[in-house]
Amino acid sequence: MPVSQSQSVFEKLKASGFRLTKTRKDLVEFILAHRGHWTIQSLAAEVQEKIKGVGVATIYRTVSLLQRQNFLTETQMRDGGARYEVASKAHHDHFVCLRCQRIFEFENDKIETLQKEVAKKLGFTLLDHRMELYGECNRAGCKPKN
Amino acid sequence: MPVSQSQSVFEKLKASGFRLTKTRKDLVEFILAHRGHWTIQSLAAEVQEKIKGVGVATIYRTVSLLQRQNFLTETQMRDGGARYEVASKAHHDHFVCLRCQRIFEFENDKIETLQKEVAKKLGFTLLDHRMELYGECNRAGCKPKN
DNA sequence: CTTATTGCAAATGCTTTGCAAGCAA
DNA sequence: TTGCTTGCAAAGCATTTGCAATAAG
Repeated sequence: MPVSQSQSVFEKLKASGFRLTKTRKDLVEFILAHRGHWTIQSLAAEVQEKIKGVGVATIYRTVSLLQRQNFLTETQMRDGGARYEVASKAHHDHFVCLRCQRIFEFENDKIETLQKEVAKKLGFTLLDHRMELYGECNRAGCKPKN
Repeated sequence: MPVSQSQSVFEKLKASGFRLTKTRKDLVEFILAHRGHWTIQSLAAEVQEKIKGVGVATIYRTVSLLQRQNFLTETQMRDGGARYEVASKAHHDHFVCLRCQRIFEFENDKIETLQKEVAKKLGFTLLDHRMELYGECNRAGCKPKN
């Protein structure tokens, strides 16, 4: 997310009545520029390196705020840990590499259509869904982390 | 899972070198007879009502044991809590009712086929997957828990 | 001025671990 | 007898909360 977009987030937060403190601005900017699918803990470690004096509580509170305002999306992974990513307009699902732990995004309209069919057939009202594929990505640099 | 099957679990555990204490037998029997998709905590509450003197540590250890031996399946739900269910031969996915919180199972071969196609197209080796549909079940007795 | 926000530390809630006593084999 | 299992309490760990000080509007 380019810097210009964190400006728009600042404006929206301000419009919602939130104050733009220096800490909050720094944090929001850092978080929105943070690519990939990260855990709060990995984020916290990086933040506390780059921005001095920020308490963990504030990091948790800020992530929570951005999530409630729909600027961040939370996904509960199979290992029980939550991952966050900058919210995007386009819906997508995830492929998780069990070797290198990287997460890739994809989308497939046919599956979405079938999900609707399944729900309809069962009489359920479908509001949302989540799908993750697990396997090996076979990409360059795919090595176990540990 | 009928009582006869918990007998088979006892035998397999024994064959793997685990001791069959009274507590473990009681617990395994109770857990395998426990229908639905439960949390460890709800289980612990029920267990400690029915079986006197069982410590939580033992409950956690037993669930973990059954999971490692593939007698239980763990699923991380969207709310961050883990749910357990007796492992079944047949693969299935879950529909979670956002009103009554009940979890229903379903399976759809077409979706499975498409998942394989997606992975293949992306060059990934597909080993496993997880899919959850969220919505309203429209079933009798569908009422919010709180 | 008013009060949202922050950092710190304490508290929380769930899960795991250390340990001595108790049992299965 | 040997050492796996157990219950208890303590320890761990990630996250949340209380609070006084700070700073935005």
